[in-house]
Amino acid sequence: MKRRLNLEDIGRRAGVSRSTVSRVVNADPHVRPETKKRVEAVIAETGYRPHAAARSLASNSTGVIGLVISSAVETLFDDPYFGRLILGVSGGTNEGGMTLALFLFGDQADASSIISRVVTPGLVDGVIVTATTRGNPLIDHLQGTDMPFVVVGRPDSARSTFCVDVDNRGGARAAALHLAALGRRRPALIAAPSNTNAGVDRRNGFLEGLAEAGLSVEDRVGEGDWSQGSGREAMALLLAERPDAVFVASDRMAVGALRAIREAGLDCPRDISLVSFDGLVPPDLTMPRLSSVVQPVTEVGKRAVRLLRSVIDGTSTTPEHVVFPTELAVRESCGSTLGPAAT
Amino acid sequence: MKRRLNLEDIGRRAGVSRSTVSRVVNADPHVRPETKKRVEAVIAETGYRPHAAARSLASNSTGVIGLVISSAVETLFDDPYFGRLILGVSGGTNEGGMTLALFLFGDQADASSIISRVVTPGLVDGVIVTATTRGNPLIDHLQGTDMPFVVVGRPDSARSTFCVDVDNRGGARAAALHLAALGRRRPALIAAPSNTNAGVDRRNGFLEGLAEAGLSVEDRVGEGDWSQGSGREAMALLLAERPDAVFVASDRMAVGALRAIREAGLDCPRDISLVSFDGLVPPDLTMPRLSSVVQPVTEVGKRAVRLLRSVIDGTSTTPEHVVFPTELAVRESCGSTLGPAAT
DNA sequence: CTGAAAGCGCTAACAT
DNA sequence: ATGTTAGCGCTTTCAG
Repeated sequence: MKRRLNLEDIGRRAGVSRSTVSRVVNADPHVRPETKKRVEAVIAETGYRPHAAARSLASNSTGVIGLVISSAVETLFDDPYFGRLILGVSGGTNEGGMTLALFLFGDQADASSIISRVVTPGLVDGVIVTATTRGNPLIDHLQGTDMPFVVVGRPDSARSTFCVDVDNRGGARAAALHLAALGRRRPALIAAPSNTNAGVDRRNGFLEGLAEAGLSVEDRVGEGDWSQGSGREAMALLLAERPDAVFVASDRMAVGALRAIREAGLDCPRDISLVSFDGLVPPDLTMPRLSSVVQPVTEVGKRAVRLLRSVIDGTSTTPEHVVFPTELAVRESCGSTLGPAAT
Repeated sequence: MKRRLNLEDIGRRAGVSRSTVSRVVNADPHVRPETKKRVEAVIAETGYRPHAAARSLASNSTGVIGLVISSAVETLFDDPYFGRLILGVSGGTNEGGMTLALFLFGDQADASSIISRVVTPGLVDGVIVTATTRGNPLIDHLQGTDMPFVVVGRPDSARSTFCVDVDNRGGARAAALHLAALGRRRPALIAAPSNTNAGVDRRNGFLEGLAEAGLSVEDRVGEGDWSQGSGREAMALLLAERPDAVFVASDRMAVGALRAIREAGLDCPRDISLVSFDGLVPPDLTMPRLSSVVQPVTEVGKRAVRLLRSVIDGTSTTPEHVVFPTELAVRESCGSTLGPAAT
């Protein structure tokens, strides 16, 4: 087992000191071009790569950022949201030459071990945490440490956190206005869990939009748990109220709602106009294609990485909230090919 | 900015040396119980956590394993496969108290930078590589290094690699036999890309099963690229051959095929009996529910981690191939509620 | 059972 | 522009 090459070895072979090699490795400009050439040649021919842990220890920076997702893990990827978020974050870390550590946890056993792992010094430079359900213990915990973090989604209390979110409220409001503009008069709502901020924001936004249009949901309100099955059940129940339109707070639940509508022998969009939220399922997945409020999840992920980096390097110091706009994509399920209602 | 606590500090407060603290942190049995108590108390009250990088450097082991997925990244999560794999691997690392580094790359720019990042010493203890397309350059590269790795899927040449795969061939064969047993006589095939080993294995298995049943696909063969759209197009084309059954090499493509069948005014399963491969989409996603050959992706991921750990610690030394069985789940799309045909 | 001491490979002052 | 030196915080012989 031959020993791994280190800076000293490279230096010896190139006839320079360890520091000089370090400088060329780190692209320090204070190296004479020819020296640099020589060192680079040795590095190339030996296939030398600096040792990440040693570097982290000495520089106090690991170049890895953590992404923490707490959710019912088994069903995590049934919803396209998290995959997209991971994609965005991965894109963000790649473009910064950083590496991504993914922490997924569901059950409590995982939770406590991951929480402590996440704050281990010398492991990650900072973390991105998803604010799925309200009262996320990890966020509280993080506030007490000096680990830089940004939250994706709206944290419970806006104070003292960096976060990037989408305009859930505005998007849901636009959905309401669109449905109203279509002439629907008995709108229903299948909300997302009210223990999530995205859930309450979307609900409030929808009700707000309805009110502006002089409409109301009355008893036509259901709530799902993000799953397709829950959307189906909620819709099946709602059918008794004979709604002529429904806003479903996620694509995934909307797929279930669509199924319930068809199983009841009704037609979407003719009998019920449907608008969902997310814009993440491929349109061709469903018949009819879903009209939905699309949120730029991948951008959110990328942006979260940038924000986190600025927090880490001290560029950003005062809590900053970035909010991405959402946009209604009108397809088939709402029964209109018109653009969204003017706001 | 107060300095971070280290072993020395804890030792001082507990009246022992740095080494002793290290021993209790690492659960070394050679510590007198009361000493241990005392040290643990100090650790608890100070909230001390060992520095990961320092530990990695000294012990030459990072406790992180890498998962490398090369694929058209944008569409990565459209297929449920990768999400499930990540879930499995994450479960595996969690249960070992390790952390997961995720390397996703699509374009070439990412590729070369990630390839070199992956083999950086002191970053990960080993990596799991997905063998998506044949001739994966990363695998070749890894062979030349001393970085432990295991591949998920069947590598091009079985020689000298550890891998975990599923019985693609056997599963596809079972699908063929089932379709034949149902009395279908004009089977068609929508294959997965022939530049992937899973693709060729499934194709061969299906043809093999057909042959055993005295059937053949003749010209009824299409090939998709794993995407739903490609499944739809392939099916649309195949319809001209009037097949009465079709085996689609992935769930995702099957959803597209279903759409094409419906758009042609035909009924599945009445006119065309369909069996797909994967078993990953929630049954209720489609109407009819997909009958498909299910592969235990999550288990595969978990197992890959265990296998990798054993190669890292030297327990496994001779190339080992673990193959998980696949199983036909009969639902609605094949038009039968019978069990799979006897083999 | 515990302590002392020697690194692990690198970065970052500081000198020259 | 380059070399010297002192750590970063931990593990790990080796003594005792």
